[in-house]
Amino acid sequence: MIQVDKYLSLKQLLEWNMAHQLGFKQQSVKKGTVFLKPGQPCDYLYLIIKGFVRTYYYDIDGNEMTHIFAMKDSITTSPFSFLRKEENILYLEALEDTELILITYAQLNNIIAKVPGTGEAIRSIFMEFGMNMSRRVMSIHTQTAEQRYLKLIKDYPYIFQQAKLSHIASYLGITIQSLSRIRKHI
Amino acid sequence: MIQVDKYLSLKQLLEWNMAHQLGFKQQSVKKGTVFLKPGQPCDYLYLIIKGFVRTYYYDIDGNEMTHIFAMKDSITTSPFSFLRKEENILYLEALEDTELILITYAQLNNIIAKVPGTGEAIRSIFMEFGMNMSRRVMSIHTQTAEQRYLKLIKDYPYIFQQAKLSHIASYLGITIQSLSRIRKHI
DNA sequence: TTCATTTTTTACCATAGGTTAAAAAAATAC
DNA sequence: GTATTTTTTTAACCTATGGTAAAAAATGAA
Repeated sequence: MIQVDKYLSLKQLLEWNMAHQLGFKQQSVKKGTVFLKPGQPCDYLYLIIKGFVRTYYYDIDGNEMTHIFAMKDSITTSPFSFLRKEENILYLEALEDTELILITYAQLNNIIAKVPGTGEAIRSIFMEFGMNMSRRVMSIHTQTAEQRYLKLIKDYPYIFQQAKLSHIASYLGITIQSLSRIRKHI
Repeated sequence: MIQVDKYLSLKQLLEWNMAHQLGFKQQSVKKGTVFLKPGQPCDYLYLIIKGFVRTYYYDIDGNEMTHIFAMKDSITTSPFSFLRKEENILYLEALEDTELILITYAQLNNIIAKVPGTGEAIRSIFMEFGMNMSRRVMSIHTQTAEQRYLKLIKDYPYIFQQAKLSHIASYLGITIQSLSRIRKHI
């Protein structure tokens, strides 16, 4: 979960959007809607001003795997597609009614060029993403599924209000049956 | 493995260092030397101009866990410490005689301010880190240890010339016994 | 070379988590 | 409210990987 507000005031960002005519688009997405699919290039960095978004993909055996959860005041995107123009493999799905601000790569560079200090903030946001993923690799390698489950509840109880257990299981890298077993055991 | 040359010419970087008096330090590290330890803050982004570096840490049970390998023309650092000034928990160890260029956070910002275009290159390098880690989470969740082992040999045969099997096992998130079993099976 | 140390392999049993299948519970539609 | 569909739980069995211990192989020192 990459909290944008830590590095960049959302309010500020919207003001710059007006002042510098950066032209960010906005999008409302109903609960349950998949607003990005594999095949479609991901042209935007999505800023979630309201709602909750799940990123998932299908593995080689056809299992749906949850990769990332992102909530209000966070950003989300399909990094491989948005940043590297690689073929998009991710689904982005709103798990509740969601309001998004859409920022293109050009607009991102534009704001960095025009507004001093934003370059470092954007860099910070991307670094945060890397560090989150890095921590996740560490936790998979050093903790049991049960420990990771307990930490997820503790750190992000909100996820449990919105996501299905099948989403959480695949996020943790286990089956729903295993998750059910863990929950029973607690 | 974050190939710097993809985004930023190493030669260029050293020329700018001279031209703009950025004052990058250099360091030679003998094979087997740990040049950063937990407790010591990580003040540098390390640019590996020659050699091979392993990043590791100890888990709660005292197991040594390899987190990252980095080779010639790559960067490495302790991200939590270098970028966020959090307590450093990582060891950086040279697995062969290694030559490093040391870049402080201030120097990084300095070069971004002075040399047009470097801001985006640095951003790209950090993004690459996040995407590598993101791919790693996916591969852990969708592939068996054997598949990940085979992919590692295929993509980075060089690692197998320098690292011990215990390093590779903990990088893959398995025990040396399991790795041995997998190797026997192939 | 020989001895000592480190690394890797092997073997045996234990266990977390996967697989398949079915039942129970919850959510949604009619 | 009842019926239908989706989600979650339960259960029995299976498999990959972990833990412990010891042997074998490789490396390094004298």
